[in-house]
Amino acid sequence: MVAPSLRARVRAGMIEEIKAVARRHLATDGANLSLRAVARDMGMVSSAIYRYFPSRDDLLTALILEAYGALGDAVEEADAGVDRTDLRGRWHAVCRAARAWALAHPAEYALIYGSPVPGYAAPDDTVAPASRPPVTLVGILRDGVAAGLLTPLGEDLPEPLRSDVAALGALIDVDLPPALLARGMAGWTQLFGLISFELFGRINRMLPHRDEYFDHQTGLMADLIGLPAA
Amino acid sequence: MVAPSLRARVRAGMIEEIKAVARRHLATDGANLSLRAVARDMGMVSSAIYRYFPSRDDLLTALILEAYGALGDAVEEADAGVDRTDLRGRWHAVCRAARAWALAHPAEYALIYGSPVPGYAAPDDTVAPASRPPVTLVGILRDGVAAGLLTPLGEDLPEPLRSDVAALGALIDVDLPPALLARGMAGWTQLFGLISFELFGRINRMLPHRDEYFDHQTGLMADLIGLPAA
DNA sequence: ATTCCGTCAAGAGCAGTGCTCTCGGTTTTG
DNA sequence: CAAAACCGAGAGCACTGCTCTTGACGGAAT
Repeated sequence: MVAPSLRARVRAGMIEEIKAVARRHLATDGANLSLRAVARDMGMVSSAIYRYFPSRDDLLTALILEAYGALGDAVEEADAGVDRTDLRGRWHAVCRAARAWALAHPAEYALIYGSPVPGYAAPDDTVAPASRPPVTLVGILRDGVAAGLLTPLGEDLPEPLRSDVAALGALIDVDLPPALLARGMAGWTQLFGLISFELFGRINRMLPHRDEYFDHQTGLMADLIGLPAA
Repeated sequence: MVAPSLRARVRAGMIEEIKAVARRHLATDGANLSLRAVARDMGMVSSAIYRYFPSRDDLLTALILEAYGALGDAVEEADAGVDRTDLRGRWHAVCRAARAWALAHPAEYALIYGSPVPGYAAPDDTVAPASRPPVTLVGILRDGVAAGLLTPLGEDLPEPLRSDVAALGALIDVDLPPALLARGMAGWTQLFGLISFELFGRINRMLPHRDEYFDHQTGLMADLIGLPAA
């Protein structure tokens, strides 16, 4: 491990500073990030930014990757903080952590889970970090079945669907009955919908006690999955 | 009813044509709609558009209202096409209609359910048409309870939440047990999440049989609500 | 120690955007 | 028929992402 040259170090610092300023602009001005504005804030000229990011989309990609990482960290940390056998507690902890992160970083959440930017195509590097929250969720089910705390119902899936869900389970390396995995994915879908509605929607402006509503809704999905109370 | 003047009629036609061209641009270029581009497509100069729409946001608002209306029509028409007592059939019909409309008009769906444009604030005119799909969904529950086909469980909601949900029910004029209404809203949230994942997400690219997956997931929510089969 | 090459910030410039204003010409209205 | 309203075109402003060129600086090899 040779020490990086001074040039490389100031360059890395520059990249970090650009990302930080861009993140700040993202929080205030939303997704239409202006390279020139970022450059102005750093006392630079717009063209200088291109020494560090070849295009605006590349800057956005860097921010997207960071956002995925931050959300994944928050979710996994919340899961790790609960007793492994408390399946329902883990479920609620993960859901609350995802919601809390989204409410704290609405612009970054919109960046990764909102409608995609038209011209922008997400590179393949994003699919792995993007799957961390759902993988954490179904991990709770996997642990529950392995520990005998969660007995999947005897239901099974009709055939075209069963293979698809089974293949998806094999992809993320969780060995669950497809029917149970499908219920877990329903919970993940519901969690995404809940957070998005709270952030983007104007529907539930009528629900002042959002924490209680959120917990109840995620609890419903825990019921659907069959998670036992602690 | 006096006949509108010729000028008023060509003006109305002009507005419609602008919206049509804008919708076409929306389908190809996404949400970043260019006034100048639609003006070019109409053989006009960009400033002429401002005779019909005071700003770009007003054009977007018009398109948003149209999209809400089209989705609401599709959903309500699908619901009306099923025997009133077939609760589960109506549920599936409404869900499928919403998904079909979204798949047929992805850009317009993104416009109304995607992440909001930063500077843009949706006017209050949008909340009524926006609530038509969820109102249709909980209308199925209302009809079911009224007809004695759907017997709500004995569950009740804890107090801060019960009042909120009850108030929401009063707002949309459906008299349902709050616990059941909450389950209906869970179904609506899930439906939105399902469609958004299919449209925006890159997660379930692994599920080739999307129709079957969609029906199964919405069926799970019908189970959660307690909708009986026909 | 000097040359040399890669890196850097800056500036000019291009094509595009939303939007405002003014200028003539047309149509409707009083 | 005249006045008022409306309409399209054009110029212009401030802004955007991005490219290209220029000149200065620094580390490294000769």
